[in-house]
Amino acid sequence: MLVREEFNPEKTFGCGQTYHYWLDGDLWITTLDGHEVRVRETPEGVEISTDAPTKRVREFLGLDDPLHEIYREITVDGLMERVVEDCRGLRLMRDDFFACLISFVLSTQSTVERTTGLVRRLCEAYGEGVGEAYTFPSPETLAGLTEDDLRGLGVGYRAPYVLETARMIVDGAVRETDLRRMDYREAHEELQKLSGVGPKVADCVLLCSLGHLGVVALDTRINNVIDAHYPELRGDSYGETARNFRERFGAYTGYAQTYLYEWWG
DNA sequence: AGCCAGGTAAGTC
DNA sequence: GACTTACATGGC
Repeated sequence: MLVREEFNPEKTFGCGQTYHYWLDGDLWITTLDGHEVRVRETPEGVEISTDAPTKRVREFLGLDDPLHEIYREITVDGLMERVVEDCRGLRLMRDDFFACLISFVLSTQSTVERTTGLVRRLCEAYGEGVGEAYTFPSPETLAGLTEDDLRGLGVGYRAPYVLETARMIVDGAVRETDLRRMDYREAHEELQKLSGVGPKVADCVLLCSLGHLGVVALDTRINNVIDAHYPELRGDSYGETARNFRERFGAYTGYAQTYLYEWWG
């Protein structure tokens, strides 16, 4: 049993880092390696029930991240004090690589709410039922679909990107195992070989699945935060602004970014 | 009706 | 490289 200040499931699942979950009142349900994972918040605290190995679950939910040290590092000013207070207990997950990758390809020019619904329909249509949840469809399954299958779910113009990226993963054109041993710069480039993956989506995958906690993903909302509160960090390009942002917030820039994103919304 | 939403790809200079 | 435009869909 965890207290909310140590692990806040509403913020952790709802902040736009994962799209693969079902919410039923105070119960969040997802899957991990084919096991159902149930997270319930009660007045006494947060309960996690699953058959998945404890170690994997802790990694998945970011429960071993040193939250107090992270708060010391990212609280660089008065604004961040308020932001941390607002989001206390939000942890960065290590989401499934393929689920994370496809989810963020689907998230472009959309909203967190719409993307969550889209991923949910995708899982219910092409994943496997596990308890009350569904697994994210496998690369092989997605690669075997047609554009019309995907457009029928509301994927829109991203349909060919999803198919092409799924096929590249099946073919091994880009491999998760390779990405995991690359440094940030190399992995960021490698990910952009995939269809529908530019600098922002690549950063989201590095941050939300591959455990690069020092990364910032510059989307419209973070750019709004920068313009409103950190204009001195604005550079001439995506890469330059991201570097400035990382220099300001340090090794746990990803936490600062996610907290600012959640706070601003 | 028009604009915006966790951007990217393809075309142009 | 920097700049422009098209791209589905849904909510406001």
